[in-house]
Amino acid sequence: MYEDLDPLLHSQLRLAIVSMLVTSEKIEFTHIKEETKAAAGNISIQIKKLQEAGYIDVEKTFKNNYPKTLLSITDKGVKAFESYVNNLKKYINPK
Amino acid sequence: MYEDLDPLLHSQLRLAIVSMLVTSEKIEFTHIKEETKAAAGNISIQIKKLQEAGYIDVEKTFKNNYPKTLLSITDKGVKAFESYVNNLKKYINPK
DNA sequence: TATAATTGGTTAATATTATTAACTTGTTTA
DNA sequence: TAAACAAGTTAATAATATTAACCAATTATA
Repeated sequence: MYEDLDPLLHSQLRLAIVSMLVTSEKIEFTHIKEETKAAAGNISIQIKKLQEAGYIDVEKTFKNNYPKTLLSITDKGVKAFESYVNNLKKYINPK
Repeated sequence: MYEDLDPLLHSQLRLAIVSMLVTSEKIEFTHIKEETKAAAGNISIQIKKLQEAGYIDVEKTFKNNYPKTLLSITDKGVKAFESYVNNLKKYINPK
């Protein structure tokens, strides 16, 4: 009944990051910072975890001479997100 | 946009406990143990946290000479759950 | 009728996670 | 050229969750 919730996604900040990524091609690190209000260090670490899990791809480039980190979600990430949402629904639509 | 998720509810086990409670009058400790497969100690601690937050009431009685712990959700707990679910939806129905 | 096993938990210790604070590398501004 | 800023990273710390050991009482068992 209460399936386990993927701990990689059951984290407010990582869930927000993945949530943003599932509906857009690529997102910049700085954009995530603005949307989530989280500290850069925290974001950096959560991105690394998502990357290590193969849920997202990280691409480093430059924009106006400044480093720029672009994120995109992988197929594996999309599937993990969908599965997480399905499991979660049993918790939040109880009975 | 991405509202903070009440950390008291954003925990798999506590969420399962509250999820069970929102649809029933009272639930036994042992029932929660069976449904969630969690260890008794873990449940005990999470119950205490929910109780300290005023989200649930805990009633200790006896059944067949054995101790029995009955849980029920408070108004505050119901409201917290509803608010949590509303906030969470923005994460899991992205765009 | 001791004693071993079970019920129904609690608490202290530990492991895991998340968050922050300090640092780095390079860039622009004064 | 020194100070401030951009865009991060990493090491240290704080917060959480989980387990392992314990306790008190009850029931089964040899």
